[in-house]
Formats: sequence, structure tokens, C-alpha cells
Amino acid sequence: MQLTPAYKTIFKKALEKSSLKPTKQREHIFSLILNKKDHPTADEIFTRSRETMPSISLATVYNCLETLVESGLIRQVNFERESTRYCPNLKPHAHFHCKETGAIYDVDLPTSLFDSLKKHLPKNFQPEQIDINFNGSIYNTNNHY
Amino acid sequence: MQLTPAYKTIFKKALEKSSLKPTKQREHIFSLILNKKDHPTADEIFTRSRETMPSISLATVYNCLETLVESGLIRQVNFERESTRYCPNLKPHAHFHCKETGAIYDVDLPTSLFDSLKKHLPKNFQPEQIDINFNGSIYNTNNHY
DNA sequence: AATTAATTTAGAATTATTCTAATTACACTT
DNA sequence: AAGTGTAATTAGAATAATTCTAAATTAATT
Repeated sequence: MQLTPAYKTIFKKALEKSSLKPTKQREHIFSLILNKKDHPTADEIFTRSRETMPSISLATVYNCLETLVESGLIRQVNFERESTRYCPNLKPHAHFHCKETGAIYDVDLPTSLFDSLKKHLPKNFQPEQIDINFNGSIYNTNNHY
Repeated sequence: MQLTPAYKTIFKKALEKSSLKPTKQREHIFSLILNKKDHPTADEIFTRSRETMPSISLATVYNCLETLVESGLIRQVNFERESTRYCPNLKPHAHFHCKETGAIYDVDLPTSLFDSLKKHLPKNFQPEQIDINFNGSIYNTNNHY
């Protein structure tokens, strides 16, 4: 569970910009999220963290996730009121939530689509973030009845 | 807190379609949500309900909201992991969440926009619902510096 | 080495929601 | 009208994700 040198630089820069320290724990959690591109919950991250850093606490996981989000290194994803999930994909994209399996998929979207969304806001509304969530099921193309 | 005859019919039809009963409590809660078009939480609805139906319980409010959502009479709105809010607007629309005041605004969107969103999904992804949430602030046009 | 500030930690506290089991309401039969 | 059965309501307990608190640790700075 190691950051590439390139990501290590990004990581340090992003934290220092908000005058936060690039600690072992923060780096560890960041690398976990980067290296397994599912959308884990804090608790899943906690469990995975302990495999290689057995002393880490759940509170620290929550703290680290918060600082990583603040510094723009990862994104939060929420479906209904399920546990918050975390996503390292910083490109403009939406999420698809499969109601059968619970799996979450990234759906890349062109910036133009976000732009046309913004056009429908009243002029004095200033969006900072736009969350687009699909909820549905995935048709299994292997099943032929 | 009364439903118009037109809404009363809609209400009964929608519940009966799912073989649910149009009870006093369900009607009361539905009319509350319809008549005050903000986006109240279950707890706010509970408080408002008790003003005119003092015997209603919080569990009932949760139960009724669930059945109303199931029967398609109202929609749930979630921002981050805040309390779920409820919305009687069934037209295709998005929500804008003001991070300063916490207020939620409906943002009407053309169906075409939802259609172009869907076009970016893999062919075997079948969305049932699309949630679009803006997060940001509202520029006060009365303040001239 | 001492001081300070930030971070981590364990466990308690919080809070929205769901669950449980008992009661009530209502439609349908006798 | 009384009895039966099913669904809905109710109060309060339970759950679960997250936040808070206060103490301990770490790292940077004098």
C-alpha cells in the first residue's frame, strides 16, 4: 500500500495548501482508496487499514477522510442515508447505484452536461458541487431466457 | 389542513393501487406536505402533525412517509447524510441546497436533460430514479458594496 | 531538551431511523 | 350487533453511523 512518487507529491501539496500535515495515517488511507477503486465506507476503510496499520482507530479514519475531502483529494458519495462512501475519481462524473447488489459505478459525463445543468439555476444561485446519482438495476446480458 | 377533492382522489387511487389503506394519518401527513411546500424532515412533519393531530406518534410519521413514497405521492430528498426530507413536487426537477441557510429549492429541469444524462449509461444499466443535487450558496442581490 | 500545536486514540455521546410487541381500527362474516 | 382477521398505529427500545471529548502521542520549533 504505497503511493507512487507522483501521487505523493499531489498528496503533500494538497494538504499543505490547507496547512494540514501529511501524516502516516492520512497517507495510508489515501493510498487505500486510490488503489482499490471501489467506493468503500469509513468502516470498510477502517477494516482494510488495520490489516497493514493495526493501531489505527476508527476516529482517525473519520478524521483522515474528512481532511482528505477538505483538501480535495477524494470525494464523498451518498446514497439515500446509507453510510457515506469515498471516491478517488476527481473527473466530472455521476454515480450509478445498483439496488440489487448495492455496488456503485462511476459514470463519466462531459463537462458540457454539467454546464447545461447550471444554466437552469436562477442567476444568483452559485453551485459549488453537483451530485448526480442514478438508482436502478443492471440488466444481466448473460441471462437468456 | 384539508386535501382538495382532486387530491383526495389521487391520494386514494395511489394507495389502493399498492393495496394500502387511505387512513386519517396518511392523509393528514400528505396534506401537510402538500400545503407547505418547503422540504420538511420527518421530525418537522411530526411536530406540525401534532398541532392538529396530537395523538400521532413519530413511528407513524415514519411509516406514513414510507407508504407515501412507495405509492409515488411524494419524493425523498437527501443531502449528504442529513435527515431525509420530503417533497411533493413530482415534476422532473433537481434540488439546490444552500449551505449557508440549509434551505432547499426545487430547480425545474427539462426532461431532455434527464434523457441526455441517461445516454451516458452503459446499455445494460437501467435507472429507476435520477437525483440531481446542487450544493452551494445564494448570492444576495440586495447587497451592493 | 523544553514548549507548543496538531494529530491520533479510545470510548462515550448523539441522532436519525428502524424494530418490536402490544393495542387499536376497520372491513367482512356470521 | 357481535366476532374474526388483517392492517395500521403506537410507545418505547434498539441500532448504527457519525461526532464529540479528553487524554496521550507525535512532530516541529525554540
